[in-house]
Amino acid sequence: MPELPEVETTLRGIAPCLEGHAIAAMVVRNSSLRWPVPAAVSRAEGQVVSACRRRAKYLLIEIAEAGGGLLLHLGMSGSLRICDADDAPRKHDHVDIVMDSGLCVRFNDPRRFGALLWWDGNPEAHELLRDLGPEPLSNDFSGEHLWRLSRGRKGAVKSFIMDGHVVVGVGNIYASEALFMSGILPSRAAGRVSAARHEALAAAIRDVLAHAIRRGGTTLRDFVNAEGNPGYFAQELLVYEREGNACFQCGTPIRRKVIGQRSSYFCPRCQR
DNA sequence: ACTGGATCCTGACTGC
DNA sequence: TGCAGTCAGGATCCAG
Repeated sequence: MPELPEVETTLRGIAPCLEGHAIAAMVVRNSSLRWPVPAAVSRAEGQVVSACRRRAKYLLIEIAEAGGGLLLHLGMSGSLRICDADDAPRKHDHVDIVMDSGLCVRFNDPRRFGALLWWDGNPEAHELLRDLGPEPLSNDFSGEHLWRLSRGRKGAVKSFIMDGHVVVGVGNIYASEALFMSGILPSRAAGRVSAARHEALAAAIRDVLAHAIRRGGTTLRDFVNAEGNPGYFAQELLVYEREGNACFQCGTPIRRKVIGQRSSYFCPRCQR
Protein backbone atom coordinates (compact mmCIF):
# COMPACT_ATOMS: atom_id res chain seq x y z
CA MET A 1 0.00 0.00 0.00
CA PRO A 2 2.26 2.76 1.06
CA GLU A 3 4.47 4.50 -1.42
CA LEU A 4 6.60 7.52 -0.61
CA PRO A 5 3.72 10.02 -0.18
CA GLU A 6 1.93 7.67 2.19
CA VAL A 7 5.09 7.11 4.24
CA GLU A 8 5.74 10.86 4.33
CA THR A 9 2.14 11.48 5.42
CA THR A 10 2.56 8.87 8.16
CA LEU A 11 5.83 10.47 9.29
CA ARG A 12 4.24 13.91 9.60
CA GLY A 13 1.43 12.37 11.60
CA ILE A 14 3.52 10.51 14.15
CA ALA A 15 6.44 12.93 14.57
CA PRO A 16 4.68 15.31 16.99
CA CYS A 17 3.71 12.37 19.19
CA LEU A 18 7.29 11.05 19.31
CA GLU A 19 9.84 13.84 19.01
CA GLY A 20 11.02 15.16 22.36
CA HIS A 21 9.01 12.53 24.24
CA ALA A 22 10.26 9.48 26.13
CA ILE A 23 9.35 5.95 25.12
CA ALA A 24 7.90 4.14 28.11
CA ALA A 25 7.72 0.67 26.58
CA MET A 26 8.00 -1.29 23.37
CA VAL A 27 5.18 -3.83 23.24
CA VAL A 28 5.68 -6.56 20.64
CA ARG A 29 2.62 -8.78 20.31
CA ASN A 30 3.74 -10.52 17.16
CA SER A 31 7.41 -10.49 16.26
CA SER A 32 7.11 -12.43 13.01
CA LEU A 33 7.18 -9.61 10.50
CA ARG A 34 9.26 -9.71 7.34
CA TRP A 35 12.24 -10.32 9.62
CA PRO A 36 11.86 -11.23 13.29
CA VAL A 37 11.63 -8.11 15.45
CA PRO A 38 14.95 -8.12 17.35
CA ALA A 39 15.14 -7.90 21.14
CA ALA A 40 17.31 -4.82 20.62
CA VAL A 41 14.23 -2.65 19.99
CA SER A 42 13.77 -2.62 23.77
CA ARG A 43 16.83 -0.37 23.92
CA ALA A 44 14.40 2.42 23.04
CA GLU A 45 12.66 2.07 26.41
CA GLY A 46 13.20 4.95 28.81
CA GLN A 47 14.85 7.05 26.09
CA VAL A 48 13.77 10.28 24.44
CA VAL A 49 13.13 10.34 20.70
CA SER A 50 15.49 12.94 19.25
CA ALA A 51 14.14 13.00 15.68
CA CYS A 52 11.86 11.25 13.22
CA ARG A 53 12.96 11.06 9.59
CA ARG A 54 12.27 9.22 6.39
CA ARG A 55 14.72 7.61 3.98
CA ALA A 56 13.06 6.02 0.94
CA LYS A 57 10.03 4.22 2.41
CA TYR A 58 11.79 3.58 5.71
CA LEU A 59 10.88 5.54 8.83
CA LEU A 60 13.78 6.34 11.12
CA ILE A 61 13.01 7.02 14.78
CA GLU A 62 16.25 8.34 16.12
CA ILE A 63 17.24 7.95 19.75
CA ALA A 64 20.48 9.85 20.17
CA GLU A 65 20.92 8.81 23.81
CA ALA A 66 20.99 5.17 22.78
CA GLY A 67 23.31 5.80 19.83
CA GLY A 68 20.82 4.40 17.32
CA GLY A 69 17.15 4.03 16.73
CA LEU A 70 14.20 2.21 15.27
CA LEU A 71 13.89 1.41 11.57
CA LEU A 72 10.35 0.85 10.41
CA HIS A 73 8.96 -0.20 7.04
CA LEU A 74 5.24 -0.45 6.30
CA GLY A 75 5.53 -3.12 3.61
CA MET A 76 2.43 -3.44 1.48
CA SER A 77 -0.29 -3.34 4.08
CA GLY A 78 1.20 -1.64 7.14
CA SER A 79 0.00 1.50 8.86
CA LEU A 80 0.82 3.46 12.00
CA ARG A 81 -1.83 5.08 14.13
CA ILE A 82 -1.79 7.18 17.22
CA CYS A 83 -4.06 5.96 19.98
CA ASP A 84 -4.30 5.76 23.76
CA ALA A 85 -1.96 3.15 25.17
CA ASP A 86 -4.84 1.42 26.92
CA ASP A 87 -7.08 1.17 23.84
CA ALA A 88 -7.75 -2.51 23.15
CA PRO A 89 -5.57 -3.76 20.29
CA ARG A 90 -7.33 -4.85 17.10
CA LYS A 91 -6.50 -7.66 14.77
CA HIS A 92 -2.99 -7.35 13.26
CA ASP A 93 -1.89 -4.66 15.75
CA HIS A 94 1.60 -6.18 16.10
CA VAL A 95 3.66 -3.51 17.90
CA ASP A 96 3.06 -0.53 20.19
CA ILE A 97 5.51 2.26 20.84
CA VAL A 98 4.12 3.40 24.18
CA MET A 99 5.00 6.96 25.12
CA ASP A 100 5.35 8.56 28.56
CA SER A 101 2.49 10.83 27.53
CA GLY A 102 0.06 7.90 27.62
CA LEU A 103 -0.32 7.94 23.84
CA CYS A 104 1.03 5.20 21.70
CA VAL A 105 2.04 4.68 18.08
CA ARG A 106 0.52 1.39 17.01
CA PHE A 107 1.77 -0.66 14.06
CA ASN A 108 -0.86 -2.66 12.19
CA ASP A 109 0.06 -4.89 9.26
CA PRO A 110 -2.24 -7.69 8.03
CA ARG A 111 0.19 -9.14 5.51
CA ARG A 112 3.25 -8.77 7.72
CA PHE A 113 5.53 -7.68 4.89
CA GLY A 114 6.56 -4.75 7.07
CA ALA A 115 9.61 -4.60 9.29
CA LEU A 116 10.78 -3.20 12.62
CA LEU A 117 14.51 -3.27 13.24
CA TRP A 118 17.13 -1.49 15.31
CA TRP A 119 20.09 0.40 13.91
CA ASP A 120 23.34 1.46 15.61
CA GLY A 121 25.49 4.44 14.71
CA ASN A 122 24.77 5.96 11.32
CA PRO A 123 21.50 4.75 9.77
CA GLU A 124 22.73 5.53 6.26
CA ALA A 125 25.29 2.76 6.75
CA HIS A 126 22.61 0.17 7.53
CA GLU A 127 22.61 -2.59 4.95
CA LEU A 128 19.01 -1.85 3.95
CA LEU A 129 19.77 1.82 3.33
CA ARG A 130 23.34 2.07 2.16
CA ASP A 131 22.85 1.09 -1.50
CA LEU A 132 19.69 3.09 -2.12
CA GLY A 133 19.40 5.66 -4.89
CA PRO A 134 18.67 9.36 -4.36
CA GLU A 135 15.50 10.81 -2.88
CA PRO A 136 13.24 11.88 -5.76
CA LEU A 137 12.48 15.23 -4.10
CA SER A 138 16.15 16.05 -3.52
CA ASN A 139 18.62 17.87 -5.76
CA ASP A 140 20.52 14.62 -6.30
CA PHE A 141 17.71 13.39 -8.52
CA SER A 142 17.46 14.58 -12.12
CA GLY A 143 16.74 13.53 -15.67
CA GLU A 144 20.45 13.40 -16.26
CA HIS A 145 20.78 10.88 -13.40
CA LEU A 146 18.06 8.69 -14.92
CA TRP A 147 19.56 8.97 -18.38
CA ARG A 148 23.06 8.07 -17.21
CA LEU A 149 21.98 4.99 -15.23
CA SER A 150 19.66 3.77 -17.98
CA ARG A 151 22.25 3.50 -20.75
CA GLY A 152 22.33 -0.05 -22.07
CA ARG A 153 19.39 -1.21 -19.97
CA LYS A 154 16.97 -3.43 -21.80
CA GLY A 155 14.39 -3.82 -19.05
CA ALA A 156 11.14 -1.83 -19.05
CA VAL A 157 11.47 1.80 -18.03
CA LYS A 158 8.69 1.23 -15.48
CA SER A 159 10.69 -1.46 -13.67
CA PHE A 160 13.73 0.84 -13.94
CA ILE A 161 12.13 3.76 -12.06
CA MET A 162 10.73 1.35 -9.46
CA ASP A 163 14.23 0.04 -8.72
CA GLY A 164 15.35 1.52 -5.40
CA HIS A 165 18.96 1.55 -6.57
CA VAL A 166 17.96 4.02 -9.28
CA VAL A 167 15.62 6.29 -7.33
CA VAL A 168 13.69 5.52 -4.15
CA GLY A 169 10.03 5.85 -3.32
CA VAL A 170 8.47 5.29 -6.74
CA GLY A 171 5.99 2.46 -6.30
CA ASN A 172 3.49 0.88 -8.63
CA ILE A 173 0.87 3.65 -8.58
CA TYR A 174 3.12 6.65 -9.10
CA ALA A 175 5.28 4.85 -11.68
CA SER A 176 2.24 4.47 -13.95
CA GLU A 177 1.17 8.05 -13.29
CA ALA A 178 4.58 9.60 -13.96
CA LEU A 179 5.00 7.63 -17.20
CA PHE A 180 1.62 8.83 -18.41
CA MET A 181 2.43 12.42 -17.48
CA SER A 182 5.67 12.26 -19.44
CA GLY A 183 4.19 10.38 -22.44
CA ILE A 184 6.42 7.31 -22.17
CA LEU A 185 5.18 3.74 -22.67
CA PRO A 186 5.88 1.74 -19.49
CA SER A 187 7.14 -1.25 -21.46
CA ARG A 188 9.73 0.75 -23.41
CA ALA A 189 13.33 -0.30 -22.71
CA ALA A 190 14.87 2.18 -20.24
CA GLY A 191 17.96 2.47 -22.41
CA ARG A 192 15.85 3.53 -25.39
CA VAL A 193 14.39 6.64 -23.75
CA SER A 194 16.08 9.87 -24.86
CA ALA A 195 17.77 12.35 -22.52
CA ALA A 196 15.00 14.89 -23.09
CA ARG A 197 12.31 12.36 -22.21
CA HIS A 198 14.21 11.25 -19.09
CA GLU A 199 14.19 14.92 -18.11
CA ALA A 200 10.40 15.02 -18.51
CA LEU A 201 10.09 11.75 -16.58
CA ALA A 202 12.15 13.03 -13.65
CA ALA A 203 10.00 16.18 -13.53
CA ALA A 204 6.81 14.07 -13.62
CA ILE A 205 8.04 11.83 -10.78
CA ARG A 206 8.84 14.88 -8.68
CA ASP A 207 5.51 16.55 -9.47
CA VAL A 208 3.29 13.54 -8.85
CA LEU A 209 4.96 12.66 -5.54
CA ALA A 210 4.93 16.24 -4.26
CA HIS A 211 1.30 16.66 -5.24
CA ALA A 212 0.27 13.38 -3.64
CA ILE A 213 1.97 14.43 -0.40
CA ARG A 214 -0.08 17.64 -0.43
CA ARG A 215 -3.22 15.51 -0.77
CA GLY A 216 -2.25 13.27 2.13
CA GLY A 217 -1.37 10.28 -0.02
CA THR A 218 -3.43 7.81 -2.05
CA THR A 219 -6.01 5.58 -0.43
CA LEU A 220 -7.02 2.73 -2.74
CA ARG A 221 -8.27 0.22 -0.24
CA ASP A 222 -6.98 0.71 3.23
CA PHE A 223 -4.31 3.40 3.63
CA VAL A 224 -4.95 5.61 6.65
CA ASN A 225 -2.76 8.29 8.17
CA ALA A 226 -1.78 8.48 11.83
CA GLU A 227 -5.20 9.87 12.70
CA GLY A 228 -6.98 7.04 10.90
CA ASN A 229 -8.07 9.18 7.93
CA PRO A 230 -7.63 8.32 4.23
CA GLY A 231 -5.61 10.28 1.66
CA TYR A 232 -7.30 12.14 -1.17
CA PHE A 233 -5.02 11.64 -4.16
CA ALA A 234 -6.90 8.59 -5.51
CA GLN A 235 -9.54 10.87 -7.06
CA GLU A 236 -6.80 12.55 -9.09
CA LEU A 237 -5.18 9.43 -10.54
CA LEU A 238 -4.94 9.73 -14.33
CA VAL A 239 -4.41 6.09 -15.34
CA TYR A 240 -3.97 3.84 -12.30
CA GLU A 241 -6.81 1.30 -12.04
CA ARG A 242 -8.63 3.05 -14.90
CA GLU A 243 -8.48 0.16 -17.39
CA GLY A 244 -11.17 0.57 -20.07
CA ASN A 245 -11.96 4.15 -19.07
CA ALA A 246 -11.33 7.04 -21.44
CA CYS A 247 -7.93 8.73 -21.34
CA PHE A 248 -8.39 12.25 -19.94
CA GLN A 249 -6.23 13.63 -22.76
CA CYS A 250 -7.47 11.84 -25.88
CA GLY A 251 -10.41 9.60 -24.94
CA THR A 252 -8.71 6.33 -25.93
CA PRO A 253 -9.48 3.51 -23.45
CA ILE A 254 -6.73 3.07 -20.85
CA ARG A 255 -4.99 -0.29 -21.09
CA ARG A 256 -3.54 -2.58 -18.43
CA LYS A 257 -0.46 -4.70 -18.93
CA VAL A 258 1.59 -6.74 -16.48
CA ILE A 259 5.21 -5.61 -16.44
CA GLY A 260 7.63 -7.13 -13.96
CA GLN A 261 4.72 -8.96 -12.29
CA ARG A 262 2.97 -5.67 -11.53
CA SER A 263 -0.11 -4.16 -13.16
CA SER A 264 0.75 -1.18 -15.32
CA TYR A 265 -1.76 1.29 -16.75
CA PHE A 266 -1.19 3.47 -19.79
CA CYS A 267 -2.76 5.23 -22.75
CA PRO A 268 -1.67 3.49 -25.97
CA ARG A 269 -2.10 6.72 -27.92
CA CYS A 270 -0.55 9.35 -25.62
CA GLN A 271 2.41 7.21 -24.57
CA ARG A 272 5.18 6.12 -26.94
C1' DA B 1 25.92 -6.17 -14.23
C1' DC B 2 21.25 -6.98 -15.31
C1' DT B 3 16.80 -9.43 -15.59
C1' DG B 4 13.00 -12.26 -14.61
C1' DG B 5 10.77 -15.12 -11.38
C1' DA B 6 9.57 -16.90 -6.84
C1' DT B 7 8.56 -15.63 -2.36
C1' DC B 8 6.92 -13.92 2.29
C1' DC B 9 1.29 -13.28 4.22
C1' DT B 10 -3.73 -12.08 4.78
C1' DG B 11 -7.95 -10.28 3.03
C1' DA B 12 -11.14 -8.69 -0.47
C1' DC B 13 -13.40 -9.84 -4.33
C1' DT B 14 -15.13 -12.81 -8.37
C1' DG B 15 -17.30 -16.61 -10.44
C1' DC B 16 -19.22 -21.17 -10.16
C1' DT C 1 -23.42 -19.76 1.60
C1' DG C 2 -19.39 -21.98 0.39
C1' DC C 3 -15.31 -22.66 -1.90
C1' DA C 4 -11.50 -22.09 -5.18
C1' DG C 5 -9.00 -18.95 -7.65
C1' DT C 6 -7.09 -14.28 -8.41
C1' DC C 7 -5.21 -10.13 -7.15
C1' DA C 8 -3.13 -6.46 -4.14
C1' DG C 9 0.29 -0.30 -2.69
C1' DG C 10 7.04 -3.89 -1.45
C1' DA C 11 11.38 -5.49 -2.04
C1' DT C 12 14.69 -9.29 -1.20
C1' DC C 13 16.81 -13.25 -2.88
C1' DC C 14 18.22 -16.44 -6.31
C1' DA C 15 19.33 -18.51 -10.78
C1' DG C 16 20.78 -17.71 -15.28
